[in-house]
Amino acid sequence: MILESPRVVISIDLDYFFAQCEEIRRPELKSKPLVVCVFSGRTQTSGAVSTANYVARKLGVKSGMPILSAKRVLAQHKEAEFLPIDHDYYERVSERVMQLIKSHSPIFEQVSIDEAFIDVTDSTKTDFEVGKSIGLKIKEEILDAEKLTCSVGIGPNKLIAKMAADHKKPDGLVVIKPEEVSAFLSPMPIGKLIGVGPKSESKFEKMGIKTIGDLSDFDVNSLSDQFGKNLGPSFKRLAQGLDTDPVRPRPIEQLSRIITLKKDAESLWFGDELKPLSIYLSDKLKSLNAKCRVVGIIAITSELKTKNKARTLDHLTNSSDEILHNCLELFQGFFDSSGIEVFRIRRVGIRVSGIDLEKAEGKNESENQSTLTRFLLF
DNA sequence: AACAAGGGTTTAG
DNA sequence: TCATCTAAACCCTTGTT
Repeated sequence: MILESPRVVISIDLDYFFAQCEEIRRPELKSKPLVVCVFSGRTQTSGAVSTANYVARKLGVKSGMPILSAKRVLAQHKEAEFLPIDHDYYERVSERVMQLIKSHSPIFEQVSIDEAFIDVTDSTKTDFEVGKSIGLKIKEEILDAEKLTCSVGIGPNKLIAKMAADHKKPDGLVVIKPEEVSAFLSPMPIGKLIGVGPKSESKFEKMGIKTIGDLSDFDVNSLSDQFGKNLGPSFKRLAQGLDTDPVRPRPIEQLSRIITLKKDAESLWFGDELKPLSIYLSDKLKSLNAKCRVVGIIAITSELKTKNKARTLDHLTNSSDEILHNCLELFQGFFDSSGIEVFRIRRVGIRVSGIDLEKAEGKNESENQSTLTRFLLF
C-alpha cells in the first residue's frame, strides 16, 4: 500500500550564514574566531550572539549566548572579531542565492533567510541519483557565484531532506533514499528530530524514549496524552519518517517588531519608542499591499517572561497611527490593572496579524506571492 | 459541536 | 546586571453560535 506518493525534495542550508557573509567581504576573518552580535544598547557588551563561524564555535561560542559570555570564552584570543549584525547586507546576498536555487525548480519554498526547499520530483522522475547531481550543481553554483558554502540534504520529503542536510555540516551533501529512511532515523537521539527541542526532549526522556526509533513505535495514545491530540500523533509520524507537508511558498501571517528598552519600565514612559515600530509595520504592510485586522503588543519582563495582548479590529488597517493608538491602549492594560501582578518590562514590541493580502492591480496570484516572499525577512 | 478570540509555550534559525 | 530578534505551530480557556 502506498502511503505517500514518492517525491524528491532538496533542502539547502547556507552554512553559518551571517558570519560567512562577513567572511566574504573580509576574507582575512576566515582564520579568526568571528562572532556576529545583536547589541541591545543597554551597555557596551549587552546583547546576544546571532551566529559565529566554526573557528569560534569550536572554542565554545554558541548562537543565543550573551555577548559577554562569548567574550569570556574567547578572552585568550585577541584576534577574535565581534561584528554587529548587518541584516540588509545578508538580505541582498540571500536574495541572489534564492534566485539561483529557484532556477532549479518552480516548486520552491524559502524557509528563512538562509534556508530553502525545492521539489525536484518531476525533473528527476524520482531518481535520487539525479537528485544528487542537482544538489551538487546547486552547491557548485552558489560557491562560484557568491563564494558561499552550504549543506544540502536530499530525501523523500521535507523532514528527511532537512535532517539529511543537518547530518553533515558545514559544506555537506547527504542523500537518503526512501528505503534508507528507517536506518537513518532510528538510532538518532530523540533531540535530533526536527520539532523536538529541550522541553519535549526531557519529556521523552521521562517516558523512556531515547531514540527516534523508540518514538516511532511508541503507543500513540500515550503520546497524545503527553503532547496533545495534534502534536502527539504528529511526533510519531515524523519519527517514522513520514511527512506529507508540500514544498510551497508560505503566506505571511504576522509581522512584529520588538526592542530592548534602555531601562526596565514600570510605567508607559516608552510610548515614544513605539512610534517608529508602528511606522515600520505600517510601511511593511503597505509595501506588501496588505492590511491587518489584529493589532497586538509584546512585553518581556525583567524575569524574561513573555506577555502578549491583542485586539481584533472591526475593520482592516495599515495606518501607523491606528496601530500605535491601539498598542498604547493595550499597554495601559499592563499598568493600570489595579496591581495584583506587578512586573517590570525589559523589552517591548508590537505585532500585526490577521493579515489580508489585497488583490494587486495587474498582478496575478503568483507574482503577488513572490513580492510577499521578498519582503518576508526584515 | 464547531468556531473565534485571547493569551501562553515551544521551536527554529 | 548575562539573557536579540522574527515567525510559525500548537495548546488551553472562555465565550458565542
